[in-house]
Amino acid sequence: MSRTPLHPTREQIELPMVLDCLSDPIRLAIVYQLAAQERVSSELCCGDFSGLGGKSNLAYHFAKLRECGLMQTRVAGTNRFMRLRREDLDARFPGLLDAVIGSAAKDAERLHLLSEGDVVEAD
Amino acid sequence: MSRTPLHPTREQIELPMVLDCLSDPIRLAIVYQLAAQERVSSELCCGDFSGLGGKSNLAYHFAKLRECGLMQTRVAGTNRFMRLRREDLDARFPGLLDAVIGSAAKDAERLHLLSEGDVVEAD
DNA sequence: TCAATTGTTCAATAATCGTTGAACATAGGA
DNA sequence: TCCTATGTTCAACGATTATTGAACAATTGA
Repeated sequence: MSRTPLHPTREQIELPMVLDCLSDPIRLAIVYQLAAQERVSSELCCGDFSGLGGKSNLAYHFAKLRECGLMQTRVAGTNRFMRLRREDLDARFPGLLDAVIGSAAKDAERLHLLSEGDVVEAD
Repeated sequence: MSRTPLHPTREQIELPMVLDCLSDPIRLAIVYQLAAQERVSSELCCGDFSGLGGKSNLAYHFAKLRECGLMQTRVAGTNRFMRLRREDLDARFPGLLDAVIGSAAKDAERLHLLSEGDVVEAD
């Protein structure tokens, strides 16, 4: 297991890869949940997303989200803490992340996204 | 050949399908070109995109863009005139289209998008 | 009427994608 | 030390995808 997963630099983040990543309902739900969490602690670990699928399937989607630059993973013990790369994304694609998250929020029910109260408590 | 291609209603437009559509470089280039054209005549026909690929491949991407609600096709003689469904998209997903097009513009060279001067003359 | 133009549809291909379960690696606690 | 918990990696699969060329349909103009 690699100790620190690889992440693209800010400049390496590509628009088509980001859009493709966000087009998957599970990955969109992950990003949405991370965005909702930003107001509390900004980080979540893999287990916090267990409502979205099985472990190996989530690991697959986490890898996609890392590779395209949407999120960053920090290893701490047996946990992986993940957060949105908001600064990098806002710098590369101003307004895009907020527009996607806002659009997802409008369709939260249709997209089966978590409701506002479901944020995980800060550690 | 169906006389008038099917389009989803405004409410039927789904965020994941829109993002997936925009994640393909050729389709992103088509949307970008349509957006650049909005200032001039708002409509383009299939032949205006011949720089982006072969006829049958473009027809495939046009169908995708129609099915997800990004653009509308109007049949006129042997031509199909296409335009962005900006009103519907802005109503469903405020700011999304502009954020994507703005992000694409920032990466125009990397994405091999047409330059500002390449708009087709109004008819 | 015949030929040319415009664009779609069809069939086939290779490549990629999402999902699953089993196996593995790592760290922490009894 | 052994057991457990947390995630990742691997191999397999079925499904979808983008691309190509050939065939087709509809309209226009000679």
